[in-house]
Amino acid sequence: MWTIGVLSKRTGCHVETIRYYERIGLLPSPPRSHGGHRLYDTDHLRRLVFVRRGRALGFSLEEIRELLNLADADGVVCRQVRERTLAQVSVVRDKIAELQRIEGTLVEMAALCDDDQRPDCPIIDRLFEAPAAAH
Amino acid sequence: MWTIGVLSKRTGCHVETIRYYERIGLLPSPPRSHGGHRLYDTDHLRRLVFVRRGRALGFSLEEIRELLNLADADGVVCRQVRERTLAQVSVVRDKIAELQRIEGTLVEMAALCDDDQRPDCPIIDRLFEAPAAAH
DNA sequence: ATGCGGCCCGTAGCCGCTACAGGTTCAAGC
DNA sequence: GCTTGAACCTGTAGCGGCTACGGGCCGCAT
Repeated sequence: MWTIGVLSKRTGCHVETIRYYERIGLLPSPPRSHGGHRLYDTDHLRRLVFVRRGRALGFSLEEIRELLNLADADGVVCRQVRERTLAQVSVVRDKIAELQRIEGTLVEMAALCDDDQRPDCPIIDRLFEAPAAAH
Repeated sequence: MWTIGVLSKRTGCHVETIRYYERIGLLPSPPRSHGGHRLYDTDHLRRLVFVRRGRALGFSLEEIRELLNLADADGVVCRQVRERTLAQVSVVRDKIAELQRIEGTLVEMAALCDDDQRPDCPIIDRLFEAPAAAH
């Protein structure tokens, strides 16, 4: 059994964040020591690793909660998990495409500027004059 | 002179967001009608377009505030603007790289799952067992 | 027994909005 | 001129996902 500080070091997750996850019901409340300190075991560790891994893959805490429910459920859920994973792939791909569009615009704007000490900055002009990009 | 609703439609920026920008000092307080309604002109429009365009390019409101200061300043600032633009390019590129890493992991995980109705889901297992990805 | 680092709880703050509630103004139609 | 009702006003609270306090307790080493 480990204290929260040990769990924090083993997962790279801040102590406050672990307590936050518990508060919002994402992690179960662990047993406590005589004096009230949280004591964790390997199951808690596994679950926290799951959450952190899900976060690192761009899932929201709500999505992770659902994935954990699926993981806890009996029966066949593999197909559902796969669907969610593929849905997340498309979310991530959309974000990439959007960022690439942004990158292109920025590079293009930077190229307008010939680095001379000119009084009117074409980048600034562009920001003022271009239409507000679609959301 | 336009009301806030008209400005909202012309920029695609929600009314509440325009008021929020004013509250945090990103947009100047416009003159008011007899009854207290905000009245905007083309300068306000230009400035709001600038803010929205900056946001669409991934700048934070603080960065946009600084860009506006540069834009308002007299003298030669083109080089600084260019530097900030290029810095933003590298931020965006980093985000893209990170998302591509995530995409790869997700696709790889989805491929583990052969879509059969199997009781143990390899994706779930992977989420539990893989080390927490580095932040 | 005393120090001190780790833990406890609760609350408030961060960003960039968004969504109320409860009231006032304005312009169009009759 | 009067009545709608949409648009506006202010202020405050909420979202997600943490992070950072403040003020106090626990537990282990000396």
